[in-house]
Amino acid sequence: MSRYTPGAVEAKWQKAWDEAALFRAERDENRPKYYVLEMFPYPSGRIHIGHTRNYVMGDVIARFKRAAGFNVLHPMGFDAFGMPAENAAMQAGVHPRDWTYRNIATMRAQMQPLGFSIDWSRELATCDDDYVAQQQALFLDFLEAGLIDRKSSMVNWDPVDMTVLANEQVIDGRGWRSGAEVERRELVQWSFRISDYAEELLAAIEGLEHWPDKVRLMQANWIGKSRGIEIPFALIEPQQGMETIPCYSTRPDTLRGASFLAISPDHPVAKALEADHPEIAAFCAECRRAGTSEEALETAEKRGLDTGLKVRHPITPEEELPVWIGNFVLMDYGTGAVFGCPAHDQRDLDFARKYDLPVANAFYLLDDPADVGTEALVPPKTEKVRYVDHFAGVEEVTSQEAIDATIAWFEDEGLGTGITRYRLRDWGLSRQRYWGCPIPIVHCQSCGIVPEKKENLPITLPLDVDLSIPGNPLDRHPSWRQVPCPICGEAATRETDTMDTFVDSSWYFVRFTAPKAETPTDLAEASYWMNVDQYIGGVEHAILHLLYSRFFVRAMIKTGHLPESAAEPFDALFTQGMLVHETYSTTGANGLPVWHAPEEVERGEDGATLKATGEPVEIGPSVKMSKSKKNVIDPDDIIARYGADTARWFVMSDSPPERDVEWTEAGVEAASKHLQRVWRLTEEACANEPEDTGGDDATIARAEAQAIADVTAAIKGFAFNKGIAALYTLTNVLARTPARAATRRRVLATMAQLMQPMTPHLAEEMWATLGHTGFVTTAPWPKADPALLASDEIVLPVQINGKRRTELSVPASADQDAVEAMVLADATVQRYLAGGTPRKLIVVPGRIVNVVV
RNA sequence: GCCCGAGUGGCGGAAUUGGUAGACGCAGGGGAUUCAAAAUCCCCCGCCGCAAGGCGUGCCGGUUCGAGUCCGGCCUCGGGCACCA
Repeated sequence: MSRYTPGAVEAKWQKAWDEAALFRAERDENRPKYYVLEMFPYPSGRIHIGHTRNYVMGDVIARFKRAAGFNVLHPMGFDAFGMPAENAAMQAGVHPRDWTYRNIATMRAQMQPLGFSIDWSRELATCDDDYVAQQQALFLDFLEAGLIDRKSSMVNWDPVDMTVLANEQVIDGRGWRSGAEVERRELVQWSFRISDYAEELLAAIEGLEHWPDKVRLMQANWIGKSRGIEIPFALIEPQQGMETIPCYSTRPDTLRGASFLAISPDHPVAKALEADHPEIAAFCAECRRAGTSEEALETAEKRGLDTGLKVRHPITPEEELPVWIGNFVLMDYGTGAVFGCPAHDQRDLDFARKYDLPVANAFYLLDDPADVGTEALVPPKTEKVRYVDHFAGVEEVTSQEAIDATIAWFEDEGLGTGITRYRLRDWGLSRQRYWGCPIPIVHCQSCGIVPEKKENLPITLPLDVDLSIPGNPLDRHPSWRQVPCPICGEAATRETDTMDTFVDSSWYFVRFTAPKAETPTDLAEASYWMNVDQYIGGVEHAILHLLYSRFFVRAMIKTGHLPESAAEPFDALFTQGMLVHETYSTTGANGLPVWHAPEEVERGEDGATLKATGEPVEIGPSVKMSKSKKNVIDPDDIIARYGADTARWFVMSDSPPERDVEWTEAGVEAASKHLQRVWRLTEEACANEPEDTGGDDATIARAEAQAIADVTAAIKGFAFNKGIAALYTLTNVLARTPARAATRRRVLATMAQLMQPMTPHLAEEMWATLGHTGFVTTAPWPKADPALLASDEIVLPVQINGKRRTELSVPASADQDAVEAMVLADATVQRYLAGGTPRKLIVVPGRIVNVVV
């Protein structure tokens, strides 16, 4: 009997799968397709074991669906443009292109020993010339279709990365990658008109039934639909030809209490006043400087300055309201002007108190209008309250009803317009970076902004660039910019901005359906393979990547690159948890922690020391594996020591996949031992050929049927931990129950099939050893015999007054009366009844009995 | 501040959605095998109690024959959003 040696076995089967091209996906209209995809990685260097959990999940699904008869597409690629390549170039003097392709080679080499059932023939990197060409073609088509704008706008400027960021990429006032405080700048840049699709993107969320509610909610909140009204407030002295200041409000029911107007420092009226009023100019400049910085957000101090202007209240024109500039008013939401209603809005009240502005009387809730103190009376949403309004007298209504009535009234009177607004902004795509997809545009003195000709694509990046100084090297390249105008042929210059890397990842899943096509998509292939049936990735992409992709497929439909049926790219989404590991640190000379990798540390029961010096080590909390904290486990080491199947088995066991899982040496050991045990059982069953001693075949057959049912349900339900538990149970039954060798071999073959998605190499080896030909990978998924799942005898727990006191074995066929009779005859029940009769006897068939005494 | 989640043994987690709480695994304890060890196999393992029994799913209350699961009110942790008018 031999110990199972994963190294040799795994290599053997990988070679065999490869030679049989098992994972090559070909369009076949006669077979149902299944497209499973994990979010592709950024080639940052090496993969760690945390990444692999993601791919193992996808692979389990892919292998299960393949066995279930689907034509499976399971591709892999690399999200290859981006900042780290430029940083590496700056620090190590490597060219971003070389650095990226080298990392891709490393990571591909790390993934291959894991036995993923990936169609590597479809591999792509977003920095490939071909991908760049197709993406630029898409850009030109989107531009022609009016899906892209070039406009001057206030942008989020990352002073460290020296580039523009989309709103989605600013987190807590800081750049999502650099962590630097974001400044606001006005720049001309290209943007996708994603806001045109706000309503559609919002409405379609409802149909995403197989997405996590959490992600759907986050997207809905991000799109941020609100219904309100735009009301012009007449200026008593018109400014710069402006006779009114329009205000947007979602709470027009509070308009009656308006007592001032606040405008943004960026509002045209404010800007006009800056010229003649130095104090206004100074105030506005200060507000702009604070921008979206963290300090401004945290202190949240409402500051303002009186402009001296006045407007008329739209309902009571004899009332004059002062116009203030407020640092809390955003120019890019609504109209950049709001009316302040201190009586019914806390922020407005705080502002009014601070600057001694009038506070109009409350108009509802109070029998007599009265002065408001320091607490604003915020109208409750759902409850009906007394409203005293200007058009219908006193009414008991909810605030929503009051809002709707007010909007209707204003529209009837011609005093305002009901408006639906969205928080979602257009997606600015220009980045002042080198390592990205060039925007295929030429700037010509006489023809203006000219799209490149498609036959000139791809516009590739120059390789001779200097990245040692900050800024965009394309701007200072001696010759790259110089091109003839595509229209007039005169000397012109290229656009030097490149595209946001989120553009690259917004359609790669489509490109996988026809990675070699000479156009961005092949409609026949896309129609067959799209949509992605199961998408798997981190919840950190809940907004950015997933929202952009949803927009992108719509734009691709509009430009004829996708069929109408592909309007939602991802039918089902699963957001997986992270692999975490505890952190080890000692204190360095400068007082800062020095991190140590797990392999440098000797971990005892309640402490840890450095292997090299014996120095005690501080054990930190388990966090996501990261290079900076050195708490990473390299899959290469694990594969070398235990084999790929052990790693795959471990990352799928114990924790539900949506939750984080702790990497522990003990857990890996346990996984390895289990796989060895299964192998041992296989060899024993094959060795016991001649004698046929008999045994409890029925018990084993029932356990087999149960395992088929449980594992199938678990994989379908993304509960891999439960599927693995079911396989442990089957193994235990098999190991402890005597049975004929033939039976054992049959059950072990079933077990190989059930284990195949998780541990494909061991499964193949078992399958072959048990005498089967062909691959277990392609063997049809087993079906449980329903007759074996139902047993003749049922064990029924018996409760007395809701507490379990005994149990009763009853025939499955026993009817209600028979069960009741057996219960009453039971000794334990009789003891509790003490000769009396039960007050109530509840029999839930097949479940439980409760006797109420 | 607003909007979502989640709290179950020493640990990771099960519990067919209102029906035997703790499956399965880890850790721990005991035993077998062995000259010894490794490996393997068997048994025990929520808490209190010698036992009978009692108590147990973050806390308080409710509905129900029956609540980890449903309802009301809290507490703690995690995530998302936020001068959004």
